[in-house]
Amino acid sequence: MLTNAPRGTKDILPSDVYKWRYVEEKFMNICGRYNYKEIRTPTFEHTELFLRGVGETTDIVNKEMYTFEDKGGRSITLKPEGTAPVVRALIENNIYAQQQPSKFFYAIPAFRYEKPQSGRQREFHQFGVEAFGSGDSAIDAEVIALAVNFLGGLGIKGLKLHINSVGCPKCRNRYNQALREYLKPKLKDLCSDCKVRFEKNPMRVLDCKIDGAKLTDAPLMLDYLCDDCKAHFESLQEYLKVLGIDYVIDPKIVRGLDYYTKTAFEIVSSNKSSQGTVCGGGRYDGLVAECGGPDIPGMGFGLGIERLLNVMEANNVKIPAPPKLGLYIAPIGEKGKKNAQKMLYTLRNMGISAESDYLGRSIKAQMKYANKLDANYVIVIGDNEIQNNLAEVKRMSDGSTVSVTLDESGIKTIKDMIGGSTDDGSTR
RNA sequence: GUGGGUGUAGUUCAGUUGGCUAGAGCGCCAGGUUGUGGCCCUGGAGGUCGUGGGUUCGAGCCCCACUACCCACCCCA
Repeated sequence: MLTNAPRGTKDILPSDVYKWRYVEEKFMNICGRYNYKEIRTPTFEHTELFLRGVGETTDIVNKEMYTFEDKGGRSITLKPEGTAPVVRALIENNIYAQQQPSKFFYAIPAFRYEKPQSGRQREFHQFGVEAFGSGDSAIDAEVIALAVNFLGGLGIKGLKLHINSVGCPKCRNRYNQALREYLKPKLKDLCSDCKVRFEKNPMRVLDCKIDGAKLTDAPLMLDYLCDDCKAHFESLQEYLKVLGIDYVIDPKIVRGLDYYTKTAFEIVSSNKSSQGTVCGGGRYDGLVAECGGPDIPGMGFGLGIERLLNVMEANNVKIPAPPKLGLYIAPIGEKGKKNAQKMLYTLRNMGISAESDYLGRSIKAQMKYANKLDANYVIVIGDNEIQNNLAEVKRMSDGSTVSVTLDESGIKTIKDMIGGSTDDGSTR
């Protein structure tokens, strides 16, 4: 226990962190281009926000929330998704009173008490985007385009965009009624899961792996859309066509959160059998009002970062390696060490990434070490060098060396040689 | 919540029908000329064989329980 991370959580080690940084940066860049602004919300919220915002009939609320009572007796929940907190922030800070639309993006950890498996953890991470204040289907297309664009820009192939419309409360009720009537006589032959689905969310019955196949003549939501929803769905498709974004209509997309209206979409990976959904989202026109705000519409998505990284791995997408170490300073003896420490400090201040010995290794061991560290250059500083005020800087790639003095001008030479310092102080 | 699989050095794995000090590759450390890496060679450290019971003269190998991880279902990112 002591030495195990809690079930369903994972350390992200230095050997992987650069991949996270890479996709985070890409995501932030593209959000900037689409004029979405970053928002950061708390890691935990009042439980009632999710009860209301996610929906009391959902699996998330019913069995997956990390809920606890804090010392003040408040019921607190680690956020299981990103939309409800943003909606809360929108309302609390009166952002809806400013010019619209309000467009946000975020990168968050999310928590769901589930049994972990491939592509599913208890703490996972997602990118998200939310656009409030416009019911225009062009915003739906923009949000979808952002996701498609982002994933495409990473060089991932084999992703498919699935879209659907789940209607509005009016037409969905009409549809659910029709569907229940259709299912009712068949109910006794359906699996036990479907009997539950019949009550909770009959649309899911159509997607059942056991029963779905024998229900081919079931009524479809798309045939029950009201005029408004129908027009919205059609114009969304027109926009997608204008943008040249391929899609398939998938009437089975239901989405697990109660708040979705009209547009629902998923981006799924074809090379992954389960947990292939990398990104899922849709429109939620009733949510802000449901949470106690004004009646304004919204549209957004969540994109699983772990799943994204998995898909990238499967696609052999190459991620630029982190910068190499600029210089390794190998001291010999006590005087050498003092000199080395001083040089380290100076060069680091000049923006060079540098490392030295702290284990008293032999010179040979230090060279091996420098090689392991993948250092671009090595300089040895011992009694000889100090006495002569002259040292060799060795380029590890080809073994060539350059003599430098150990004074200020020598340091300057080293700096210029290694050059190319970046903001984080390392070199490429 | 349901079902399946796995658990041997840091790591990837071997360990024959249960039988003598539990092995290998990689990694790590140290040597192979006195102060210079990558290749090669040599040596070394490192394992309560997931945990606890049981069967047996004897268990890493068999049985039970627990636990952890992996995978699938449900559902979702």
